[in-house]
Amino acid sequence: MTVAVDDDLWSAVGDPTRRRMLDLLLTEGEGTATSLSERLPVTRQAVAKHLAVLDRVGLVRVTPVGREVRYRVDDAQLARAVAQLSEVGSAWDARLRRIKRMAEAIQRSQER
Amino acid sequence: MTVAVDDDLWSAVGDPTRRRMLDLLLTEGEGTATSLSERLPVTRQAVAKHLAVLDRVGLVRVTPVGREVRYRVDDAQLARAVAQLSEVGSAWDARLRRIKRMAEAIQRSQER
DNA sequence: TCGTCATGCAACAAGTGGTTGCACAACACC
DNA sequence: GGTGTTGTGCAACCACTTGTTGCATGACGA
Repeated sequence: MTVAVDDDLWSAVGDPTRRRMLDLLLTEGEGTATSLSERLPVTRQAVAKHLAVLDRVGLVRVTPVGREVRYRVDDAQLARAVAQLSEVGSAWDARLRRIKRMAEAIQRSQER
Repeated sequence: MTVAVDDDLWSAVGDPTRRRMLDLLLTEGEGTATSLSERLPVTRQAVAKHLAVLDRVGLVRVTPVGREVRYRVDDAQLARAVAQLSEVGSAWDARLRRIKRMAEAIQRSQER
């Protein structure tokens, strides 16, 4: 009954800095390590390492253009990640609901 | 437009071992570091550290009973975590949809 | 050609997730 | 009550991740 989750994909979006990077890439279309680091509180090198992680799990795609290296979000892979988030979320949600129903049933049976 | 997320809460459920621990605690009602470690591929001490993390962010509640220390999931806090997952998920989902719509619009305008 | 700018690589510090070993407190049983 | 067993807690240690700084290199523009 445990949800099957791709741990690499999940932990890739688990890092707050990487989530903000994905947000930036989504809203601006594309970006480089340098351009992203300008609007994040970390250095270009840290951003570059995060981009390598995102690249490894396929969440971004790389395009070298002259001397810069541009990154774009891979829609399909991010959609997979979103699907996993909602899968785990709804699994927990279902269990919480069941627990709540049981608690209410117990309460009702005690009220009589 | 960026989703406000409690990074501590998110990173607490970001760890695969902690997610499995939450699953176990939800299905079995409660557990101790020892009982959880028996059905996980890590040592009791590792489980104890994870329980400390979950306790710090309020995802579990602690009850000392004799010489053992029992943990239960805090429903309200897990519900908050679930809400955050679905919030981020749907924010990304919305952006992906908008990008898809724009791409389709461009395609249509080029077809004419 | 020469300066500038984006990237890549290496070394380092701090935090996290894991281990083992040991000490200690509580329970069970004689 | 004493003794063995069992659950926790603490400390040291290792590997990996996330961040830093410093430097080398390669491409672009004047």
